[in-house]
Amino acid sequence: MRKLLKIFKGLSDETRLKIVEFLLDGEKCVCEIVPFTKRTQSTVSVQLSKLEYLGIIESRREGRKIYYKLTNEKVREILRILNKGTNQDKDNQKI
Amino acid sequence: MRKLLKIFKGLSDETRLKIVEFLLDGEKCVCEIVPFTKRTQSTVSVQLSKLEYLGIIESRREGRKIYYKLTNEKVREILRILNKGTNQDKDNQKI
DNA sequence: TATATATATTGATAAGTATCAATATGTAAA
DNA sequence: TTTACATATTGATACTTATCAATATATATA
Repeated sequence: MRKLLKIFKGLSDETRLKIVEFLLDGEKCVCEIVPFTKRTQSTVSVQLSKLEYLGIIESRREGRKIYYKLTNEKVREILRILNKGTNQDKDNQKI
Repeated sequence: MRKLLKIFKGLSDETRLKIVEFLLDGEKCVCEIVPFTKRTQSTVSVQLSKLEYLGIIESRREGRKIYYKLTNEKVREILRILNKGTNQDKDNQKI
């Protein structure tokens, strides 16, 4: 599958998109991601695997925790663009 | 469904992505899109409907032909970014 | 009006996928 | 070495979706 399609498939599911948006804030462990997404631990684990396979995030073990971070800069850029002109971007509010 | 997800779902299928990329070039009728995608006419028609429903393209009838065009500027911008640093972007080749 | 052309709709089928509960694995602490 | 914790894997189920062939609809032309 080509890169473009990998990125769009990665972001085309509610759970995965939520995870990626959470990771915009920085590296997080699974134990933080699970409650944020309001899905079961196994569901989150499966979706994290897919995101990693699709080249969007990477993982790192530290003790018994595993941390994931967003490593795809194109994805970061895309999300920044798409959030322009939205209330989600608080820097864009009228003064 | 929120806008972000609509865009990613729209672009997360090979056929639809191909259609959208073809429309970057300008307005096209279905009879041009079908052979380009190498899918049946009914498949293309279904996918065009989805793209329209998702707010990515718009249609216009002229006689018995129907023309579709890309109307979502965010989508155009995203594709431009993602094609940077790729051979698909011929302006980016080394001299 | 009859026919040809362009596109949409429908129904069937196969393939893919998101989710969960249960279980397994790996790591640290007692 | 036993126990607790963090995460991954698996199997089942339900849901979604991509595709095609066949058919319907709309428009233009003979």
